[in-house]
Amino acid sequence: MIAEVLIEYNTKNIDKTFSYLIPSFLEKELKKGMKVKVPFGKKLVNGFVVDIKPKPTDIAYELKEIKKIEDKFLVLDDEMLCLADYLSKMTLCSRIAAIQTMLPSNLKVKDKKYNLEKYDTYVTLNISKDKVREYILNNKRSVKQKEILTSLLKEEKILKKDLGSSGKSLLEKGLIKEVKEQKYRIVYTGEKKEVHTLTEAQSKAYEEIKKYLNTYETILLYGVTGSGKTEIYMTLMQEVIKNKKKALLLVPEITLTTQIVKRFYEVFGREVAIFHSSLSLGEKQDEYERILKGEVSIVIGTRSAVFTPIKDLGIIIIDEEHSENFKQETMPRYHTLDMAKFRAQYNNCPLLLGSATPSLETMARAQKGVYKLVTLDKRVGSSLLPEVTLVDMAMEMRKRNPYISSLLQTKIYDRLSKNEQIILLLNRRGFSTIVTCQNCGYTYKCPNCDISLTYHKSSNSLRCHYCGASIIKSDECPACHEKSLNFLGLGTEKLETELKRMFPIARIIRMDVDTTTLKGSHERIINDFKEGKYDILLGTQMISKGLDFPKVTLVGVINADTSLNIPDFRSSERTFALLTQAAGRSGRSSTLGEVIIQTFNPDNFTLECVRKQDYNKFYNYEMQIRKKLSYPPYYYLVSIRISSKDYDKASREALKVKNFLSRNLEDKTIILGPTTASLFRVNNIYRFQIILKYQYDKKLDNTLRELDKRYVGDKDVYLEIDNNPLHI
DNA sequence: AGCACGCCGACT
DNA sequence: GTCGGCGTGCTC
Repeated sequence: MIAEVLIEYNTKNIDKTFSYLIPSFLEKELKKGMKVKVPFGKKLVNGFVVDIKPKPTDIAYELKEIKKIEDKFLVLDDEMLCLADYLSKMTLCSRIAAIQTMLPSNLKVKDKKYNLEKYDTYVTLNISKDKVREYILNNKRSVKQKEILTSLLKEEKILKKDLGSSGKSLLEKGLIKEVKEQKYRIVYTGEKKEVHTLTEAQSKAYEEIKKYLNTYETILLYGVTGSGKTEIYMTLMQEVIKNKKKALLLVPEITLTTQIVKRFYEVFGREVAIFHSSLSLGEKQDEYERILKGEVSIVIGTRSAVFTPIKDLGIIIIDEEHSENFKQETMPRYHTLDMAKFRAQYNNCPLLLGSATPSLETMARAQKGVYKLVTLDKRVGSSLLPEVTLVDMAMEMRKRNPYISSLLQTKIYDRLSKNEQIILLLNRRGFSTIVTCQNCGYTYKCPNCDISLTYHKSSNSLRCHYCGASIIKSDECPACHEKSLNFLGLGTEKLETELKRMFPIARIIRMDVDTTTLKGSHERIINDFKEGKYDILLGTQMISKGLDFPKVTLVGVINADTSLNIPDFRSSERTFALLTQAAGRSGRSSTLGEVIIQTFNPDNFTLECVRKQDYNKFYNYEMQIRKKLSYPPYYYLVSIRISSKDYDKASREALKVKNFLSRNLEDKTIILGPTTASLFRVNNIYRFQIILKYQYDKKLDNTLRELDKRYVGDKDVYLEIDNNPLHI
């Protein structure tokens, strides 16, 4: 038999297997999916065995032998190997790169040789219990030693470090011996609690989903904020575990979900493993190993957890399905949803997507019947959806209230006096520079594409990243003719100072990138706020997600326009989701919550939908726009980026790529560009972009693969393909 | 990725 | 005449 091995070098021109002989001393041990060391050229390299098969008779060259097995416990099962193939196909990365992204960093194929397993040393008796009793009776001195032996008669093992010097002499005498036991870093020892009894609405939803256990089906659980989706997840998991199967829960960002993780620990205890990128190497190793050994029934984690080798899946759940964190934005640009679908299909189990603001793609599929739709339209208990008010900031500007409108001011005073809490959301500006009129709120939009134009300083012009249209920026606003065109932007820091000035008695805490760099600072801020150490929580996007603060009765959105104006066809969708989620933080207990949204565009349709808390209305409207402009979910997108240090070269190659595509794709596929990419020059590398819009194109896969191959090994021009990009 | 082989320019 | 530039191609 021979082994087919993928070599650790991640280059596409070596993206194939190499055959190796299996030496007799490894014949029994070697399994498909193991990491091995093999001679390759002049060097010894690592690789993964992806197949073991009989030796073909017609090999023209001498085969070399596998040197050794690198990790005895690490075996990628069939599902994982298939998933790797699927990942490489979807994202056009090499197969070894796919395997690499699936593994936690310490198990990756590189030659890092540190041992991350942690051990505790215990001591146990080395002689029979009778002999120990005899020894204790006969020995008059060494009280401490006798104590140790007595407790060992009862306890079986004791931590060595608790013993001191008496332990040492007992060891020397051979009465006790050392035993090493692996120790896991993350061990939950808190008390156990039950799942809350489901409300009528929840159990109805639960029963509906339960029908699909043991089938491959994608189900959208569309439940308003505060409708208690987590409890449904837990009940489903209990059912799955009862059937001897396992569950995978994927969440957008675990640091913000500590409350949820805690709930799962309370209910499922050590059955739970958590997995996300900010675990330390050792913690990751431990959790991965527990999963691999089948010691856990539930894995909770961020997108990378979709690759954890949990076996016998009975359900996969993606919570906050609309979150863009589920798409990886670095080189294998995979979407967690695709990977989860693959695994659900492989395990013949349901994939449950939960959200209060599903992505249009997901809702469209649910509407079409491709996904099953389960709805929860009431909040748990007596709490109602909050009341939302829009405030016209153009009016406030005239009243010289540039940051906090008089209405919001009044409401804040009111809450402070009642000792209730307030969350203020400051939408950070997008990465692009948008020009807005400070007087009337006008923003330049592209006449062709209906998205905001981006300012380019070098040419003093405003450009559209989609079609390339360009307008010279004037000094005065085209709408109100005031000379008050300005770049948008108000920082959290500035706002904090302002708030302190306005409400000197209020205790304010700020949560943004600057205040959360330290590990655990997220959690600290959230806990402090929850415990009532502060009155006002001021922050960016990160405060909007899944947090549960019962005492918050007012949410203020300082400037809703920033995210609305980002030049991207999804900006309305994002804004709707963000504001709805933020609004959902208000009034989670019995007191009715309120939400104040400040905007320069009070007539904006998206904001109007947020005000009414009407997802369906937003969905229907936005779908029309998507249809008219041929965007997802009506069309799929592919973004192709061509970049080079040499402007002319990049531009020339981009054109070549376009021509190649139009020759090799079906006519009905729309090819846009090349245009300059939204971040046109980064580190002096010029980037051009081509967008494909297609519904179905059977030539697409091959053409893209062919195109990708053409630029393999080109040192001057880089080509990057993003299937279903988030931003274009 | 790494390394060897190979074919043309400037040097003791 | 030789040393060395990095273009090309192969690695089981």
